[in-house]
Amino acid sequence: MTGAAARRAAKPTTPRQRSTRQLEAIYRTLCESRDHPTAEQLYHAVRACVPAVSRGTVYRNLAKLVGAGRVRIVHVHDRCARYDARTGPHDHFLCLGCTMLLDVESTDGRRERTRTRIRGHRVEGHVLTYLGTCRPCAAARP
Amino acid sequence: MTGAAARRAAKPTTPRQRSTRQLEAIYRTLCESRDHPTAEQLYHAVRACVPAVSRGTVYRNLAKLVGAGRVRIVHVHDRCARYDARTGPHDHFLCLGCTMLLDVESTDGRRERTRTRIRGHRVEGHVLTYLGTCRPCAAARP
DNA sequence: ATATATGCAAAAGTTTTGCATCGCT
DNA sequence: AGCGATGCAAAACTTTTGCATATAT
Repeated sequence: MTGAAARRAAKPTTPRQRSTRQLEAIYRTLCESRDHPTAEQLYHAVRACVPAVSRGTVYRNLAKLVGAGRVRIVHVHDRCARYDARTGPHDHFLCLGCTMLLDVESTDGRRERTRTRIRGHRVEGHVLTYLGTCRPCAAARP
Repeated sequence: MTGAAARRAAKPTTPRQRSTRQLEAIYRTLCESRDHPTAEQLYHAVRACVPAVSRGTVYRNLAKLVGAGRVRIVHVHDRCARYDARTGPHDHFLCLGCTMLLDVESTDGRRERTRTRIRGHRVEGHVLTYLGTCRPCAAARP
């Protein structure tokens, strides 16, 4: 088989994803942020680098990044989704006062061996979020 | 102190909550449902008993019930909140294929003694949701 | 009697989408 | 060149809110 034939045969049905300025700016901005921004916050932050970016593009690219496993969504007791570029296994702490969201290491080694089956349904993962009051909020309202 | 004076002094700042046909219908409907309905689903279900009920009333009463601890919200990888009238401690299983949501007993006794402090922030509770594929969805897409 | 709850409809906020154009590959 | 991505704006959805009226206590 020639090199050209191999190349042709190798990627026949590959739905290729393009790398664009916008996609990389969104991903980079998310990587650099510590506070699990919402799509709206990310939209504003990205405008610093790519002033003409649109909300639609931010949402579309976030969906792509999530689909590719490069980004994960954190759903909290809030109206909007928040994003996290740390894809390794970890949990979260959410302050119910100010919605601050913190990454938390899974301290319990047991957490690793999560159940693989629940009443016959296949378990593929889990999300664990601690809820509470952060120090500043506790100080403000004792 | 007279009886009347005592009564007046006894509940000076009590913000009393009234029991209405709508509130009870919403709560009863939620108690009877096994599938963690959304506000919209509840709205339609309640209309069977109280045909003139409005969405606003459903949302307002759900908020009251949550505030009173009679109902809890489950936030999943979905756009809308889902409600649960089982307030005892338990976890959930969410099917990523069809969004079916299942109550799951907390099997691990250790889960009870949840951490009380994370990096100085007070922890008051936690939510744990298993993610996976339910049997029907797994059968449909192997 | 009066404060609270309701119904209606409009508003607010988040996310999705249609379409013409742009820009990777 | 061709297909995927973008920007814009409108639409779709979920949830909240203002106000006049109804209702529980």
